[in-house]
Amino acid sequence: MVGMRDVAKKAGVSVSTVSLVVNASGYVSDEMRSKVERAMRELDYIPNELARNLYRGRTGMIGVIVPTLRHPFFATLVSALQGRLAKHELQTLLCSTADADTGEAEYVSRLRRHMMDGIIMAAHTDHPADYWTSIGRPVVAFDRALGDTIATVRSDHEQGGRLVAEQLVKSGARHVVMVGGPRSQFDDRGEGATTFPTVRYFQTLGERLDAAGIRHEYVACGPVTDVEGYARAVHLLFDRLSESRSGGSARDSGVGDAGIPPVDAIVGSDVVAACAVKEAFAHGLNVPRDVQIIGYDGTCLVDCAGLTLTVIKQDFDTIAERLAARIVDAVNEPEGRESKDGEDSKAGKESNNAAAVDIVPVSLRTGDTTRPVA
Amino acid sequence: MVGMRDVAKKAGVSVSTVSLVVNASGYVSDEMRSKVERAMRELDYIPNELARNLYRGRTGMIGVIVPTLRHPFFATLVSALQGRLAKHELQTLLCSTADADTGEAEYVSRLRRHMMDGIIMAAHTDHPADYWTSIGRPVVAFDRALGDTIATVRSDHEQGGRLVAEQLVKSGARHVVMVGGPRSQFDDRGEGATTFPTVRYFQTLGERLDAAGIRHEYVACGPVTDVEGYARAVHLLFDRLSESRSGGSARDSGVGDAGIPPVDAIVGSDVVAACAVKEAFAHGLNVPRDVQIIGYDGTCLVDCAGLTLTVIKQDFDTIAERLAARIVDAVNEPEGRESKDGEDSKAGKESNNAAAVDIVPVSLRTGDTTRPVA
DNA sequence: CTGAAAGCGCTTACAG
DNA sequence: CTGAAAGCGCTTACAG
Repeated sequence: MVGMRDVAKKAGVSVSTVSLVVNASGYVSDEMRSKVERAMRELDYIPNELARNLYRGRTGMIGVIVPTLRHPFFATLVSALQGRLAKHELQTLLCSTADADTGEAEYVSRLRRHMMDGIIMAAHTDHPADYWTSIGRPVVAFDRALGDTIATVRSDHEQGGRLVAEQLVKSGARHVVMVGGPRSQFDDRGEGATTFPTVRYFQTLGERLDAAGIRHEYVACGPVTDVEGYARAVHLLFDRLSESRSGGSARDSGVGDAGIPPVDAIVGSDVVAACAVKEAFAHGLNVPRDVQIIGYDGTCLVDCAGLTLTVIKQDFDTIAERLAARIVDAVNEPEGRESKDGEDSKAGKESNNAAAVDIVPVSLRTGDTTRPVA
Repeated sequence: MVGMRDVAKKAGVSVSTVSLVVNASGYVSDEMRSKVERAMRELDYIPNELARNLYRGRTGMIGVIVPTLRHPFFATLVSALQGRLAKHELQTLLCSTADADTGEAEYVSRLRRHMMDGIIMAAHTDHPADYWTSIGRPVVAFDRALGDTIATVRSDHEQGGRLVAEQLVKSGARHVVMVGGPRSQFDDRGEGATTFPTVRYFQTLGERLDAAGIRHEYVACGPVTDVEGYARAVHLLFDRLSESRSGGSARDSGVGDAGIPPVDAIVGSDVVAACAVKEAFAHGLNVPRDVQIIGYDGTCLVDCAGLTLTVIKQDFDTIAERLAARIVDAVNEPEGRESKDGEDSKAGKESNNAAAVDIVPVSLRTGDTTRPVA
């Protein structure tokens, strides 16, 4: 392997000079420069980034922790992130907690060992907030609270809930089923700082529907990593629905068993919505007349489902932009206060470092799975 | 930052000894070991991987070049790859040529500068084979030929073509439309070593349909990166089809204008198939009675489309396994023959290094978009 | 079994 | 403007 030393020798200069030329830094006479450049060319010299990394204490890589790329939501997110990070000269290190059976702890360990410069955390974690805050290296959270020194970027899920509620109310929905992850997600741990993002959506939506007197219920699926599990869950749901419909005699009266109006709206992620369209067709239901369907995320499934989906779109580009900006901040920060001065730093901690929360607006994109509203 | 030196000082030993303990290599007396371990614990010592990287000349990262993660095919592929690479202690560096506007040359440059140990190339490239073979660092190709020193792993697309042809013939198809990428993909450059994988599929399928006397045509879309472009193309296709259907009087006679049987089968990627299901519904066509639809890949879209898709499944796990094995081989290879001895190495090149081509079987998964066959 | 030394390939003060 | 030196933090022969 040809190194700087070889170039220096060939050009008859010192390695320092070669370094200056390679980095276009400092002052080098034109004569020296051209001598060095020629030598580099002749030897086909390529700088070894490993050495720079060691010196600078940087790798230029950001780990992006997601459950799995198999879910279109995370694929879209990572795609946007990679583009944004690249603008900051940062590479994207894919850190999946489900695709490889590697827990986030492994990735955090790598962060500690300087195999990456920072982590963007977009997967569920069972670790408590102080695990994350005590890492002492750059971490930024997507869509979850990881402790009050760690910046968060998230979509405005409350707004999402309001937008969907508005659509459902105005279109005359009477019985809504929300399909989401395991019910345990709603568990309020300590200060209500659940790490599950979608919960805010369902909660807001539920409140609004209550206010409008619209019946609603929640159906729990498996974890987000199990895409096929969603398909199965939605399948079962429709089997149940169609039983209750046919059981109650009066389909067109709009009232099923025991005076309960039949389910006429399904909301959930894009995956849920896409599966719901399929199942509705399979059960001979007309979408949106018999049942409205509203997805959440705005992934490629919007166009690939049986009907163009009405969805809440998360603004992936803006989210990625903010996440990238935050991690760049964190990486460049002096990040002192970890070393010996543990005692006195604790004092100012609370007051000092209440990390920012960026909330990115969402939008409703109307497709063919909802009825028009006035 | 606490380094080995600090640990050594605290433990009253040399850095060499600390190193031996950290790496569990060589012989260290129990006494020394425990002294060192205690010091490490008390100082919360964490080894810095950057230094190791420099010494070893390795980063433990493999760049995976794909066009975009937004296409479910590549998301699935990368997901599988990440899992496999992790088993070899390798991290996955996401290298997208479309999501960031970074050409593959940039990633190759990074490979040269030792920012990664190897590259798995799964995106289209305009660079000729000798560009790739002259890199002199580990590269493995997915689904394309990159020159005869570079190992390739690909699905058996010819088998895919045969399986689909069989399905279509047996189910009585009469007029098949294949929807794929730009027609330029079929250009035969030099030795027929096109870098576009799907071409083999369409070609084999076309030949078989010809042999069976089944009419077929090819509709070209934009590049694979433009997922929405596929949706538009399929939309236009159906508009055209339904015109010709309604134009020709005799829909049920099965013969349209000018005695041409109406299109009764659409084949393409999963994305194409999913869109086709949607459009078929929108145009009042019954799937699979009026038109059969067959996808290719076997991504999550199989379950998310309007009907469960009949598809050719690529075996992502096996593909990932082979790719990982090949890149590990390439990274560990002595990889001599690049340096000064250019002249005499050329002699034995052809005979020596005809790199392997792993061909992974595909399978037909029958869904609800095709008619049953005997 | 342990330590002093050289070195991975580059960068940056610091003298000249 | 250029060069000799020290150093990034670790690893591995090589003497003891």
